[in-house]
Amino acid sequence: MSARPLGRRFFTRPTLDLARALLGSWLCREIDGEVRRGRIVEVEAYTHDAASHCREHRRTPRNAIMFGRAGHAYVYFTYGMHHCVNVVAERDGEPGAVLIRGLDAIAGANGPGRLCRVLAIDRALDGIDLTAGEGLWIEAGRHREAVVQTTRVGIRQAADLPWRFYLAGSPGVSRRDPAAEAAPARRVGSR
DNA sequence: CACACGATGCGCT
DNA sequence: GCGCATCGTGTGG
Repeated sequence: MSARPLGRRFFTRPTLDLARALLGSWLCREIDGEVRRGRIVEVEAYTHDAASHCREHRRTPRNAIMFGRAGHAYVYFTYGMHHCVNVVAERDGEPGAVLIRGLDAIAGANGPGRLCRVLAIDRALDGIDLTAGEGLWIEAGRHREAVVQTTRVGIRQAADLPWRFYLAGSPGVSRRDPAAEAAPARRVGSR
């Protein structure tokens, strides 16, 4: 069982593919020499769709990291009090990132804001290279659970796109969708 | 410079 | 289910 950070090749792929691939892997955070590992059980994909910070390919100082190389962290601040952490996907120049929404194996890490609070993730980590193993990284992991595919949470635009994925039965999932759990996950194009 | 509004979470009804 | 805290960011004047 490798305990090394996943490398660039893992992250450099279409956003929806990376979203699925991240399920079951481990989000790792080192604070004062102590490493905490949360199993990723819920994610959402954002590219240049209407709900994304990169809608219409619009590039701003805040979202620039989403246009950069895959395998970096995009951390943003919202509602005046919450941080959310994303993993950048796609080839350099193409915007895309996966929002981490829930972790197993760490108490209170269900929900994107809550997991950032529990792991002390804030904008100081925005833009860091997740392949470098410096404070925040991701390790490989597998899962046997069924993958549930459904719509994203808390958005108004493009609310119909089924770009949220989670592992059935995981306690770290922030919000379940019983209807989606009754159907097998579909395959959806990445652009 | 002013202003509207969130990829949320929590407490109360 | 609903209201609201609280402020960085984007947009328009």
